[in-house]
Amino acid sequence: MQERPKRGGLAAVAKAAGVSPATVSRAFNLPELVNDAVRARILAVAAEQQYRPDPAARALRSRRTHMIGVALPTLDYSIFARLINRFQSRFAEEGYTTIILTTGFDNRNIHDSVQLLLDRGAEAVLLVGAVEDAKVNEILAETQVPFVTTYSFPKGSAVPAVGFDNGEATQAATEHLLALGHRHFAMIAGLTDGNDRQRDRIAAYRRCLERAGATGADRVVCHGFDMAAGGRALAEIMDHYPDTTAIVCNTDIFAVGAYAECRKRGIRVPDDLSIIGFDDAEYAPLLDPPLTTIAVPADEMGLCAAEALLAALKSKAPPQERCMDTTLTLRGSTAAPRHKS
Amino acid sequence: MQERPKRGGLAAVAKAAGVSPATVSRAFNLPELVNDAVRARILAVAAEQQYRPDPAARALRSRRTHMIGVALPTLDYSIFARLINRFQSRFAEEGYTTIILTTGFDNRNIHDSVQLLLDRGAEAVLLVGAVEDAKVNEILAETQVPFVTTYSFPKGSAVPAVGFDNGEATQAATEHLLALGHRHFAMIAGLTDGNDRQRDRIAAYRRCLERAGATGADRVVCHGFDMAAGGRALAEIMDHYPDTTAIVCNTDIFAVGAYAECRKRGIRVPDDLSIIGFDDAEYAPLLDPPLTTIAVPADEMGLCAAEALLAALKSKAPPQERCMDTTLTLRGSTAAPRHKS
DNA sequence: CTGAAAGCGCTTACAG
DNA sequence: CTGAAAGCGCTTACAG
Repeated sequence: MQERPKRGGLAAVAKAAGVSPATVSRAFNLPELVNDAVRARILAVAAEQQYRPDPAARALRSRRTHMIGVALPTLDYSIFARLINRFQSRFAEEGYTTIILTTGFDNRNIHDSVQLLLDRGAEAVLLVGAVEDAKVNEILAETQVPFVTTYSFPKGSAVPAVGFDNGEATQAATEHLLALGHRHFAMIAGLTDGNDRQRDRIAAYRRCLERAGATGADRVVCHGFDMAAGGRALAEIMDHYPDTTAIVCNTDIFAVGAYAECRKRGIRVPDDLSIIGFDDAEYAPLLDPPLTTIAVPADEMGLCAAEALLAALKSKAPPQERCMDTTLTLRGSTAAPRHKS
Repeated sequence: MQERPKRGGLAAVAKAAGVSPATVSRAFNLPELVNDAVRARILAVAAEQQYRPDPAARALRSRRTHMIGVALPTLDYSIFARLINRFQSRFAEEGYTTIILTTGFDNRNIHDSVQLLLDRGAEAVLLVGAVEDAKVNEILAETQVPFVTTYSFPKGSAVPAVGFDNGEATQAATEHLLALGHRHFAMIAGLTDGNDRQRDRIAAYRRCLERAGATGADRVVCHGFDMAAGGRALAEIMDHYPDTTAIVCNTDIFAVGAYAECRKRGIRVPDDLSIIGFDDAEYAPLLDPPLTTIAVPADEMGLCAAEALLAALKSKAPPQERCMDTTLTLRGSTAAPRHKS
């Protein structure tokens, strides 16, 4: 007959090991307080019984849930998936479980999501972009839970950031095109409502063009957040501003749609039109032509955001901010304009 | 002075409403047992105090965590992200929180992930593909927790499936190419270790070719699971089997890499080489040429898997299986071969 | 329809 | 280094 170890709670382990429940608890949570031999015996019994501490009981008594909350725009952007992967695995190493909520791109209405994360017991929270929901700022002021935001680096925000300067990134892209000789620009952007990344990129784009006296500061087009939106935006741009020779896309996702629309219209990239992306998605170097884009340190941000929150959890101090660099990655989709105007 | 509502537990609500804690609990969880007027009063007080039930206490006492576990190969495949999005939002409607773990594509070693989900209190679990980990099957036999697997439809599995027949899907793709007149095939596949989807697709591909007397049953190449792997696989295929005119990719992700490698080599799609994908990713119709692929009902599977688990949770019966259809979606990347051999 | 009482499975002062 | 006791915040028989 197969001797299957019987499962039981901490009390069962205590009894079998001939110690008190308190000692079993300590053997796991405060091992340095327990005699080595006793501890070894407890661990052996626990393993034999396949003892699993009940997270609910542990959380109730210790007031620590070991849960981390994340509110993301979407999991459908692989750049966020990568970031979260790193973030989550770092926390997993420390015994934390991550719960993820998707909220869309508008940060003016993330209150319910944040509240839900907190209601579920999140001990720390990761957000994306500047918080623009007054109700969330109220929560922030009242709670001890450390928050970090990523993917942007808002000045003077209530939420510490582990991100990068979106304006600087777009500036590098726009100046690259300017340096190539482009004078007629357009931008394919996402919605700016409750989205500081988009606003920062648009503002930087406009600033560069105005400083250079180039055309296109007002040619900022948005048709949504997916690939098809990029195609529709390209269509609108070429219909309204056929003199455009350079397009700044606020994500590589838009660039994919834009490429397809160019093909449909017989527009050659980069001969007729230079296109630049954002994020350096996996497919960026594989497009035809390979996409010039801005490489964003997604893995590093995920890891670093986790470290910042972990440290805050230990020290009870606010999380440490960190501003990372992006890299303008030149590939084949940008070139000097053929016809100077 | 701003009158801020003071937070408190259930006991505080009970006192303020002049009822017992039990009645407050019932007002939320068993409303039909509480007098309407009393209940209204309790709800008003609770709202004023911003009462939030403690999930740990609730879980400990009721033995219900309201957590659902998911173990996925990766979040980086947008098809899984979509599936999980739907799955999660359906459960959220019912007050459940979803916790997601990524495990890679090899199902022979998911035991630790599944155990972790269970240890965290998952009341139901979603998996991808056939379970090939004996230790997981042991867990399955011992636990009452309902499991569902998705994305494949294994026969006689211990885990009920809400998925589709991968062999049938690949058969449709291969027969399409055969009907166009192709005789020399290759397949770009993922690793088959612990991955029934890959094995089913490869088997179907081979069966079709053998039945038709076409070449390529042994030309199944794998270089990993990302886009670059698709490119390397294409290179290997064309280096070793230059007569190949048709390639079946086991994900659109491989097709992106294959397209890029074709361009590099001056191979024209579909004139020189027909390529067919799997999954119908967002970019499939936007590639050049648009990718013929197999559309998979990701949203529907996510929703349906959630429903199956929800029903199982209520009825205590095993989850209901469901086999869905895929759709061979013809676009521009497949055509008759130029040179019959 | 409501309340008093017990208890879910742990952790943590407190005492030794 | 260890144990006895209390208690985290709820829910749930049980009794009325």
